[in-house]
Amino acid sequence: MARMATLSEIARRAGVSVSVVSRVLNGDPTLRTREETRQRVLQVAKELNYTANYAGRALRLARSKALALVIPGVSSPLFADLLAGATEAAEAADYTLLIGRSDRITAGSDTLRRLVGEGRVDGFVLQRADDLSDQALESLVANDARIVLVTSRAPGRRGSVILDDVAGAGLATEHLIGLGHTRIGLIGGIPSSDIARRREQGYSAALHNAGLRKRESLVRRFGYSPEMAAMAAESLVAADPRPSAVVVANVNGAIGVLTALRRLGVDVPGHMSVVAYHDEWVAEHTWPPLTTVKMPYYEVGVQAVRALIAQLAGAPAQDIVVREPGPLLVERASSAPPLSPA
Amino acid sequence: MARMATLSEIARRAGVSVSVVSRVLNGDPTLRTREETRQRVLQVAKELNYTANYAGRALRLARSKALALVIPGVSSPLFADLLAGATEAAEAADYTLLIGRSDRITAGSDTLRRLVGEGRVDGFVLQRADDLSDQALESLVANDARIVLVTSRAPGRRGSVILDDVAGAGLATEHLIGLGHTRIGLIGGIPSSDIARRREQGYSAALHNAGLRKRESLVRRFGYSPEMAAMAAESLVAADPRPSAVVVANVNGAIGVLTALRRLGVDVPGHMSVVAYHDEWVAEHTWPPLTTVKMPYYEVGVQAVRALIAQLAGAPAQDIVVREPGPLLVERASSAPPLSPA
DNA sequence: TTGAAAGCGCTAACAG
DNA sequence: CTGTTAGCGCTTTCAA
Repeated sequence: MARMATLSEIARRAGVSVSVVSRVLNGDPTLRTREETRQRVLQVAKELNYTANYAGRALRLARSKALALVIPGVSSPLFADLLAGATEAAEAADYTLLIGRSDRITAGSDTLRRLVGEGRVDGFVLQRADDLSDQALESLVANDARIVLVTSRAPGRRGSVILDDVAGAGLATEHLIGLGHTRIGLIGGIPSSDIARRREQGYSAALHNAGLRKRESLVRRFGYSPEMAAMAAESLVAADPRPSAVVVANVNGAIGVLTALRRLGVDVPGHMSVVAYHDEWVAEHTWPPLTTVKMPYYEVGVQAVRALIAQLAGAPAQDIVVREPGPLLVERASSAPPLSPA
Repeated sequence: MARMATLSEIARRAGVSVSVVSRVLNGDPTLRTREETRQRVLQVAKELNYTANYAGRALRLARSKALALVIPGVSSPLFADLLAGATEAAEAADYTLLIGRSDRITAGSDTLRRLVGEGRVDGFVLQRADDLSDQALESLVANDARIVLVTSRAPGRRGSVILDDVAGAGLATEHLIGLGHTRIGLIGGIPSSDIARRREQGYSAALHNAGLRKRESLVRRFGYSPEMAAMAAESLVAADPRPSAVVVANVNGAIGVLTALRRLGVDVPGHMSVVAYHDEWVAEHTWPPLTTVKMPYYEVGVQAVRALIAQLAGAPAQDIVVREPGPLLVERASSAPPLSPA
């Protein structure tokens, strides 16, 4: 692939000026040109395999037409849907989507500033790592309007697109209630996270609606990693009374829970039912296969990109909750009625 | 974050010309400047929080100082290491690394050409999807020097960085041989893939070295997805004689194999031992936990980026095999001596 | 030791 | 209907 053709090259070959070429190629509606000229330009452009040089355009327009999606642990299967949605929406709007990792983004780092400072991207969609505090986030993004947060709410006036965590965690809990469980535990995220708080809220509400009491002794808030969730599970097994079922606020955590319960000889679902928040392909292959609640991550990706583009165009920041499609219960073998009805 | 400062702004405030600023900021060694001036420029730049506008520089230099890493299924945990290595190496060389997906890249698509055609990236590291043929690849990248393939060899003269698949698959096989197995099956990739061929070669060589016969009846070549590998496992269980152990040429496939064997009531490792090529965190949480061979993916990422940068600088394309660190056997519970010694 | 100026490829305002 | 031109921010040659 040799050097790419430039506008002036096309202009020369087509016997017109660069401005005509530019306007034809960009479909400028105010341009009144002879159809014949237009065709000739198009023809030459195709022959030369023309692609607009991005730097020239970016420099001129002072925007790059690129967006960054920055997430912790890019490689989690959980993000596949989010990514797909964002890619789709970006392409539809003729933006290029870059992917970055937020796990190494800490308060001190200026990776984000630099990305937009250098003009590489016009704005970004950010999913913060669970342990990134509001303060740290604030100092990172300052008053930049060119950002929308996903899954987590932002402090201050700034765009965000989140899942309906209350409904999702509620559905998981209701499923267990429907099976006849009354002592239902929660293995949740760390308390400082707004995500964790909403999921717990959904859990609490479901219990309440069913006339069940929420017991603080059945709630653990260690975090979403398999290791932390495993610890939480061990601790719940030792609780008195011991729960007959547990909702784990994250799939990866639930996988750790399964491992811990097996090690302790607690039969799933016989002695303990497990339902996880979020669905991913491994859930199908754990033992036993995990019952999960699938959340509309794809849609979050789509909406986030759209919201960001809208913000770039001057629209005010919005806080969006994705409710369509709703949470979906994926029943597998890790949940069943309690052995001895409570 | 307001508009970023420009060179001329700094020049004005520091009372010098833009060219001095540019050269000071870029540490031009040929520049002989009064230390005082230098300091003043640096000072002002810091105050204004200067970041070089990337489009201006790219336009001038005709290179973007950005590289793309294009892989199928960005969200596979398998790629986490590769990604980390590539990121590291790119940062070290002062390049920005963009991440793209290759799953939607087919022969017809011109995503790659466009990426470099537009000047967004100077070159890319590509991991092709397993089913992308040499021909399709060829038509995609033509004779472009701005590309390095990873894990797979390239047709023609083009850079590549691959794992030592022969050694890795060999180690997995030797482990089983060491446990006393003699009827060892292989669940491999599709035959058209060079990766699959090398892994099979490692398997064959290990058998041979141990004085064991390779039986075609114990080899399946359906592909690496959990579903395909599960089918292969079912077929192997029906084989006569049935293998007492199996090497699965990919972790994700191995997870599918475990599921299939459980469904068939074949005890692992009692009736069948399973060893997987590649290690990833879920391997720790399957049932039983998977014995795996961990390959130096991180190093592949590092080397690929370095090779690409070298190629961009005019070095001839190289074909590299990463042998350091070597394949590492991670013993978990899915492998054990055969119940009845063969 | 420093400055002036050209030009990378593009768009858009303005002039024919 | 089409062409000329300025200028986005940067690097670099050449001149002072």
